[in-house]
Amino acid sequence: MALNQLEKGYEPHEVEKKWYDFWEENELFAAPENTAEPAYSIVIPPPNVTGVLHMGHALNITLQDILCRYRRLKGDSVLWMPGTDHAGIATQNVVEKKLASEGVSRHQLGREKFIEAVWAWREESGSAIINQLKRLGASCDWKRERFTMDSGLSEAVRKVFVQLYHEGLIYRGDYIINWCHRCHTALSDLEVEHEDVDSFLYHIRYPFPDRSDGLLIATTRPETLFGDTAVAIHPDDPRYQNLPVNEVMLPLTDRRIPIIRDTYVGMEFGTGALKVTPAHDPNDFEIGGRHGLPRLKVIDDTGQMNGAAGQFSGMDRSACRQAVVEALKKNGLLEKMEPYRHSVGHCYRCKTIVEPNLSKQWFVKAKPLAEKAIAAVQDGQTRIVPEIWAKNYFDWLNNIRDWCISRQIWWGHQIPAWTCPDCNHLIVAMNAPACCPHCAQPNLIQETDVLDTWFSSALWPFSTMGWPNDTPLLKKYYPTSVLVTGFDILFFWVARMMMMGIHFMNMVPFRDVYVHALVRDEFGKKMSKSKGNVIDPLTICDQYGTDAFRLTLAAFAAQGRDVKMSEKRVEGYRHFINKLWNAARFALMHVDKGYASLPDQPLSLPNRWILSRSQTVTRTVTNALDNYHFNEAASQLYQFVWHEFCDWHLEAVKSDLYEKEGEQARNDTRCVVWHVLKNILILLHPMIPFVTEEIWHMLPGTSGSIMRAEFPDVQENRIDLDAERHMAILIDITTALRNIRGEMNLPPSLVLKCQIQTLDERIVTVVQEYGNQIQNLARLESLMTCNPGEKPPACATAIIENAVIHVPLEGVLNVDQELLRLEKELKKINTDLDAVIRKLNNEDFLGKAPDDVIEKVKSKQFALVEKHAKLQANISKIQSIHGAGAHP
RNA sequence: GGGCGGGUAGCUCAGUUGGGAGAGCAUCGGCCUUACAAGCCGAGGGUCACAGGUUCAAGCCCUGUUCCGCCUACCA
Repeated sequence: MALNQLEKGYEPHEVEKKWYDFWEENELFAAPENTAEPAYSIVIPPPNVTGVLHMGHALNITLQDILCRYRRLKGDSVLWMPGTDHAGIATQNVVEKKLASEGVSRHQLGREKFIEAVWAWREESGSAIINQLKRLGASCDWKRERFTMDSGLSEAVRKVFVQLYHEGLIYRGDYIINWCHRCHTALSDLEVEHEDVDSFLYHIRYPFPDRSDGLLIATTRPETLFGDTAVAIHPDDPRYQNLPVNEVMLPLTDRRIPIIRDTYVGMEFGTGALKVTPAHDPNDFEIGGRHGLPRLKVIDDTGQMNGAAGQFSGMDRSACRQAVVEALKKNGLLEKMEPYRHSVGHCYRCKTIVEPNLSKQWFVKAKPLAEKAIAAVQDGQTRIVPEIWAKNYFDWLNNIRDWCISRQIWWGHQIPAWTCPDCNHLIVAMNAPACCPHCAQPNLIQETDVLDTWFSSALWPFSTMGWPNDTPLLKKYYPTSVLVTGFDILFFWVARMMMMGIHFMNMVPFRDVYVHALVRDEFGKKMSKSKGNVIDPLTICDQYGTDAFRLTLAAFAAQGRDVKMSEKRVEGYRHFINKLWNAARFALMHVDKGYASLPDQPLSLPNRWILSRSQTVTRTVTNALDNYHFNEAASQLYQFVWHEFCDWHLEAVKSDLYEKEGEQARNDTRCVVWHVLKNILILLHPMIPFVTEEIWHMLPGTSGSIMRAEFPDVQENRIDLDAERHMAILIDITTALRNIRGEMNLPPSLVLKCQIQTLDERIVTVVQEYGNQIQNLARLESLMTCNPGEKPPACATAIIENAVIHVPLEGVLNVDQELLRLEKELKKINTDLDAVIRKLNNEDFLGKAPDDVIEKVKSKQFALVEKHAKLQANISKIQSIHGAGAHP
């Protein structure tokens, strides 16, 4: 009956939709708040609302989903908190672009209307990525979905800002920051990507006031010379010990600037003389600070030269560089242009070259927060897995610099700070104050800047659970169990969550941080739109099914390695899904009911064996998932299902199922197949949820969703080493016979006879009791054992441990071929034997190696010697036949 | 400049306290054997980057070399 419902090949599409809807409708993802069961919680790394699902998300989500589904099966109360972040700059860019296509700029709209437009955009397209996550099977508690701009999360942001400000951990000041002219905002150090660029090192002469030679400086940025307020040399530089004057002329201007002495200057680099531009270079800013130099800005916030650049004002900074170089050449002040490769900062959002720029910004004083974040990992409150990433985490936090958190954009959390236009008093508070506490002036002006998106993301583990309110959710699920993320946001996000979590909750935000790899293309290159090597996860799901895709990701998620993705690999796992499907199909042809327990009576060898193996696999998979060894869980199950359950167990019990061994055997085997298949489905469910749910519902004796099933425990009493040894004999004999068939080119239609010479009781037992199965597996018409020495007629032979297998092939035997086969085998044995003998002849080995190792080698030697002798005997025998045949 | 990771079969990679070199894909040969041709059976293929060292024993530990990748850094 069930067979009619099961297609011959597995078709994932409708199945996936059906079960995802079913799970949602039945609220199987919902996190319970008031349960006694242990809590297990994960907060999702919030994807950016402008984002579309890419491979990185797919891997990240799949791993989290595996963990959550696994813990649910284990009986935990699981919270997987979903949501998105508002991605200030990116979202603003997207909406501005959209408006531009309608011929409107945000400035025309004004701030309020613009923000309305962003919200409207979010309503319409912001959930796209959420639906894509669902397509992957993500079992998040969607009813709890959060957004960093929600009112609750915004309140958390304000509270954190205000408290940090009053604790002196947030301050405002004029510093050099990274400025993106295109995004028109400051960026934090982390948001700047450095890239090597081919450029020139310009050697420019700064003459002395009397027009004599002057100093030669070297720079990569001649256009900033208008902002120079000094030239610096090293105080010990012998070349400059006897300068006639202490000033030089700034080229292309009539300004004089001082020569200062500072040990920062490298005597070996360039000419040993450095132009100092405090308003456009972080180092020069510091030098300027030490020497009290003026800070002269020459590039405005749009990237154009300002009035201070004289004749060049109004020019774009890059055009100005060309123009300045030309002008210097004309004036004979450009001494040399040396090709030079150096690293230049680019905006991580739009790739524009960032400008170090003097600006008034808000900063988080990071050091005190970082110290606690370091300690928490050092003393094990939070564990970073794999451990290798802890070092990166420490390095960054140990050298942390203050975090520039203000952004000159409109979309984001507006900084809760107000200034009084009358007395200039600054007020930082949760809500807008009615009037100035200093002078009572009522019309206060709010800071127009918004906060870095990562500032709100840093609160994610507790703000999503309702903080600053004391909610049941926080009680039950904070700290979270694990954070799963890529190493690319270890600093951006993980370290900052650690700092904020510890500071505001007095508890680390997560017990474990599992850092996974980056997904690259099949050649190991980072996927990017510009390279055109992106593989769209949704296309893969459509083409191969989500389960196959998830299993591929899990199987390649080995710790500490990049995942190189290619469709070919997914294809292989699709075959596995289909294999599982067909194994289930076969099982369902025979199993017509569920079973509460396994039979009491002794079971047959294949049944005892598969139950034993199934325990070991359960243990391995459990350990693997407990330790984030996803690839091991995946490959173990792949191996077990395909190459043990399907290849050997199901094949070996076919005669049972077709009732060739009696009703009892059939019933026992049905029961075992049911149990093993059920366990396989549950073990696989975290990785391949859809197909396992589908089969689960077709399996008699199950009810409800597989999500509500119980993860199997290891039943020690089912581990049966005796059965494993005996089954190994059965497999060895079968394989040896198949090998003969294959190597001798004997067609499957030719049924063989077989005689096994042995004195080994175990082999005799296996052959006597399970001869039928071996006959089926190896296509034999007869199988018997006999004592060594009995000479069968012309036959092919194979040696296994403690036995010689004979296949009489009178009239069929190709003597040359058989001889070749045996000699190949002998060669292999000789190689192994040589190595073993060398070891055993080594006195040091015998004296120093542990006994069990020596024993192992000795028994190996024994087996090899025996095999060798038997092979040799067979070869002589064949040769004699050969001789008899060829030379009568 | 500093740091980290990697180099194992044709390809992609496993290999967890040092003791029999593995998987998937690809290749070759044979099969429509009543679950599965998205399959079954069999086979071939590796100086574990190179050179030293420690050890009875090294893919694994140590040193050096080399190639590739990534992260990070203010030397103009």
